[in-house]
Amino acid sequence: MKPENTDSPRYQKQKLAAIRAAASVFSEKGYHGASTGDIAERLGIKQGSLYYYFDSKEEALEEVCLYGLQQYVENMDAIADGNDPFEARLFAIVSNHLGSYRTKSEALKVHNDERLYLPRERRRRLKALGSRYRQQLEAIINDGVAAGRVRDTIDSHFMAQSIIGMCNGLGEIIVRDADADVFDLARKCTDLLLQGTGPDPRQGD
Amino acid sequence: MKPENTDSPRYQKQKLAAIRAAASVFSEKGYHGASTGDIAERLGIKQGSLYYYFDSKEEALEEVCLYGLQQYVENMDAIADGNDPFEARLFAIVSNHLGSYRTKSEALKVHNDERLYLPRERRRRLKALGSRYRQQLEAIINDGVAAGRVRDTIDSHFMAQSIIGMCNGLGEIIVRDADADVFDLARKCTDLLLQGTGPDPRQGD
DNA sequence: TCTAGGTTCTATAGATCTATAGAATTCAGG
DNA sequence: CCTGAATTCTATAGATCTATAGAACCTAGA
Repeated sequence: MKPENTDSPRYQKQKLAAIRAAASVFSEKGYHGASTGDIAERLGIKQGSLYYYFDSKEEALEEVCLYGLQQYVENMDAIADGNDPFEARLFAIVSNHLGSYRTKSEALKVHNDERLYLPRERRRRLKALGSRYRQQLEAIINDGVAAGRVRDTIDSHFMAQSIIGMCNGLGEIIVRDADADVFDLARKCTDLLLQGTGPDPRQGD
Repeated sequence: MKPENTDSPRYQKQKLAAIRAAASVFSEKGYHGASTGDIAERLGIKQGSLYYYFDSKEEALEEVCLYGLQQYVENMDAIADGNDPFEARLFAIVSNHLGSYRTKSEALKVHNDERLYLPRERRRRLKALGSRYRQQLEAIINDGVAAGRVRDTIDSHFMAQSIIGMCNGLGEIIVRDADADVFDLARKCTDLLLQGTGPDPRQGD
């Protein structure tokens, strides 16, 4: 039977648990490799009962991706709205990205790796969130150029993709190694992006 | 029927075609999302006939991953064995990585995204190749530090992961946009890694 | 042309897996 | 404790998908 009143606290709570269970299973086995039975088992209910919370396996994937992306994008909104100098914003961006890998690693990984298996229509909302994120990132880079904090030979599209890729790569360290220090990684990453590998030009630091 | 003489040129040729077809289908639909029927269809034979070339779907995945990694790792061997200065080696590493996305994008993408679905035993050879790659990359970074070309505050493990992540991120541009200039991207990427985003410290460049 | 071996095809057993329907159970409010 | 509604369970239809067996077809060399 389908639920009538999806607003009840009990339903909401169990639905959130279902999304988390799906995130966990999808991140482990991949969307196609995971079965609805796996998800139900992790949640502690039977396979058929899962359809009380999702209309289809596909919808479950969509909700997991949205769940993973939401906070991540909202944090970027806050960073973009703020007035911090470029360097501080970059650190905040990297921290947000890496921090999300710690707190919501599974759902975010699912978004990164599995969202392409969603049909066009279901991907629309995700795409909107993703584009918003990317545009704000590029705008921040362009602001940095305008303020003279970033070389004007830097292409913001290329740069945005580089930052995202680097953070995703470092995300693997965070996911693999539970002891990895996210703050320290974010600092190193920001330093590398700002100064590169070259020896510090300020002699005798 | 299983083949008796796998050395004949005809068999070898069709087997290579089978690996390429599998790479193409796996990269598009993912390992679990792709069926052996899909692979056979792309190759122009019937589903059952595919088992003349692979013992199992799993073996097909293993061969695709190996196919994607081989050249990539061999090129790194050559770079590590050479005597070029750090900056030139870094450019070569990035070029090799990004170039592989153009020439063998499908098999390399499959290795990146799907190899974890292989059981332990089958992953061994892949792991060996991957570790070799990573160790050589870290050694090159450490050489750079020793030669004074790289700040000694740079952690080579962190740095290696950053480079790989960044290249994988840029790989998406290359795969998505057939017109993207790999050489130009490699140059920008190397510049960013070497100098960072900061304004050129050499005034009036 | 004939033949033997190499390659592909057809057909299918057996094991999934998704989604649905209706029964059974649990829970909250009176 | 009773009752109606919310939640979960059982059972299953129908659609996959992998891997195998043996027949059919093709090709190269004598």
